[in-house]
Amino acid sequence: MSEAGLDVALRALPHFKAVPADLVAQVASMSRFVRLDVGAIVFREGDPCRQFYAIVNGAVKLYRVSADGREQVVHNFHAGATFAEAALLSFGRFPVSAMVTESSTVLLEIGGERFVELLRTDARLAPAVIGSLCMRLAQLVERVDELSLVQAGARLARWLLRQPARGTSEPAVELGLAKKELAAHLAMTPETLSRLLSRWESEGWIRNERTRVALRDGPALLRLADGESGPT
Amino acid sequence: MSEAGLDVALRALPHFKAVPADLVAQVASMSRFVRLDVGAIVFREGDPCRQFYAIVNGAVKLYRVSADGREQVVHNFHAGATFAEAALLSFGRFPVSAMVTESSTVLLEIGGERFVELLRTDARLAPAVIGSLCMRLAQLVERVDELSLVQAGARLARWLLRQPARGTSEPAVELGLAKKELAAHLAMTPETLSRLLSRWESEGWIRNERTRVALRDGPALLRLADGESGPT
DNA sequence: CGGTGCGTTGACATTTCTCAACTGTTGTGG
DNA sequence: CCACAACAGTTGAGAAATGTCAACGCACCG
Repeated sequence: MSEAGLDVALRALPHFKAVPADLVAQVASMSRFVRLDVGAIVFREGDPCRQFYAIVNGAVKLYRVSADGREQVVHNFHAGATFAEAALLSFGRFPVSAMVTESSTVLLEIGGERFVELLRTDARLAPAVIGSLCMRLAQLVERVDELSLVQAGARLARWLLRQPARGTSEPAVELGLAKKELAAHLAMTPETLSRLLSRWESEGWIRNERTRVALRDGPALLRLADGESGPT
Repeated sequence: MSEAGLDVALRALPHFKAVPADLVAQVASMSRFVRLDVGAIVFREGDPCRQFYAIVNGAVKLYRVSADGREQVVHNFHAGATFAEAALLSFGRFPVSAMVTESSTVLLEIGGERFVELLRTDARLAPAVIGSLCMRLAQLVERVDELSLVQAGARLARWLLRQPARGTSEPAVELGLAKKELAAHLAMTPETLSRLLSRWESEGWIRNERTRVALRDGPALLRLADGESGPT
């Protein structure tokens, strides 16, 4: 029963869709479910890494804590994503910490040594791993590109435009994280984020709600996003 | 003769060190040398991707051009690095443009379709690809972490401390790129970079030369990197 | 030897941060 | 169900950092 569940969970991951059934079964045999609540630490920066993870349900953030105690979020992951493969496959230690950010989050913990062994012997597993790494790479390139914009407004506009938006007449972006965290993600203070949203709302570009932002004037946001880009 | 040269060049790449000789030979048979000068475009954002590259000698920058024509450098690569694997393996198009930044740069162009085919059939090739992707991932995480620092001085100090430094009594960092480009890399203007270096030099933290920066007071730089407020 | 562009410096404008007070929401325990 | 604590979010005022514009010196390259 548990085995079957693992199988199903693995198949639900985008990068395991194309992996043959017998391989999925083998990976399932080296995996187990982990249920965690908000605030639970999955692993800490510097810990030795003997497994990697997939998110069945919920969300996890990867972050670092600097010398003076402030926390910088490197990445937010949601259902379907895998993480810490790179730590397992190349570094042996986690380069960041991971914390659960949604209640009743369910992870899939995939055993390391046997997975590495399987990867070394069966070429059919590599595409799944490579695909997931490439996806992560692309996201990080976007992030770098975004953070390189000097003006805070440009970073915010660009982030908003990149999010999946619901509704055609007035597309709205579900923030999915606290504004405080969004501010950190965009390398600005909560105050400036709040002020930007207020100003844009009074200009009629957006509508600012608690957990979502309605985009009322796409062209205006586009202008903000690249009208004021970085140097060189 | 050309074949032998390709073999040697491939072996010189960090991630191909552990690949068996017969595999290297196969990869060599689908590769060719390309010599380019400063300013040459290797490929453009959006172009279809049918090969990836390794740098035998020289340097290449990956960059994007925003709507208003300004250019943002995403990554700088030097000898030994490979790039565009992700574009080849997962996306089919280049997500960024690439330009040569050193004279008489020599690239290795590795044919795409046959390489993908080889990757699919021979499990011994995957570690080289995965290793290189993981390395890139780690670099980008560092970059995100760095760019997330709000203060320009903190970004600079952190970058300096992360560079390989020569000399024990007075470690010195070879910049390896124009200060203008470094400023862009750190998401600040050339003027602020210049002012920061001048101020730190007058404080005695560093010595500022044309192409290198000597680190005279590591602890002070560490304090700056952790977000302490600037001097005086 | 003159041009071209990088690097520096100065004066000034602007953005953004900091600090502080206040509001609203959420969740908890009585 | 209400009071209250805790915390996210907002707003204001002032300070600091950083960008902009402009001028100049200096190196490198033809």
